[in-house]
Amino acid sequence: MPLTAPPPTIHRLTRADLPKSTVALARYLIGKTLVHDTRAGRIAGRIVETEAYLVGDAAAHSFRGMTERNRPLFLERGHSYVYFIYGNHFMLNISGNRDGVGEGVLFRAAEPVEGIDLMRRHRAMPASAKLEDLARGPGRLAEAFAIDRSVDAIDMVDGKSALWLGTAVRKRGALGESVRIGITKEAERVLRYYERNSKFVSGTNKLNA
DNA sequence: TGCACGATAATCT
DNA sequence: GATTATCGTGCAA
Repeated sequence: MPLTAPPPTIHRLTRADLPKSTVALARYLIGKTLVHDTRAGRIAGRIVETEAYLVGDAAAHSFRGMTERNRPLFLERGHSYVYFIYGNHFMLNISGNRDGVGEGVLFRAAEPVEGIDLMRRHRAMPASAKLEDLARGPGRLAEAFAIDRSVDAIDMVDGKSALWLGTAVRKRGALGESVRIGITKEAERVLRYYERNSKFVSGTNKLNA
C-alpha cells in the first residue's frame, strides 16, 4: 500500500502577484494551484492548461458588450466567471484586465493534488479511474472542483475566498502554446497555453506537440 | 439558433 | 492507441 503524502503547503496569490495583461495571466497560471475549499474538504490541482479570451476577440463572451451573464469578465483581474454551456457543463474563467475591460482566462485542465477522493465523487468515477481523467477538459475540471453558479463573480485573490489561486506546489515544465480548442470564431489565434509533457492536458497530441 | 463540451462509437494506424 | 464523427442538453442572444 502506498503511503499517503502530507498535503502540500499552498500560499494564496494576491492581486499584486497577477500579471496585468490577460495573455500574461494565462501563461502565468500554468503550474500554479487552483483551490476550492468546500464544506466537504479542500480540492486542489495544478493548473496545466488555459486559454485567453480578449477584447476584440469574436470568440470571447464579452465581444458584444456587457450583459448580465458576462459581467464578471469586466471586473478587475482575479474575479471568477462561471457559465453553463451545452446543457451539461460549467466553465470556470478568471477575469484578466482592468475594471471595465472584458477579458478572461478559461481554466481547461488541472492535475489533481489534494482532495482526489472528492474529485472522484463529484465526477462519479470509481476509485480505479485514472487520475488524468478527473480534470482534463474544462467541463471535467469544473465538475471535479464543484464549480457552479454559486462561485460566479467572486474575488479569487482577496485572501479569504473559498475558491482561490495558490502558489505552485512544484516547478513547472516547459510552456507550450497552440490554437484554442472547440471554437469556430477566431479559431486560428494562438491563445492556448499548457505545460508540455503533462498527461493532464486536453486536446490531441498534435496540438500538444 | 448555435454554443469556450464530453461520452461513446466508428474508423484509422 | 489515436483521431474523427455524432448528438444530447439548457440557456443566452
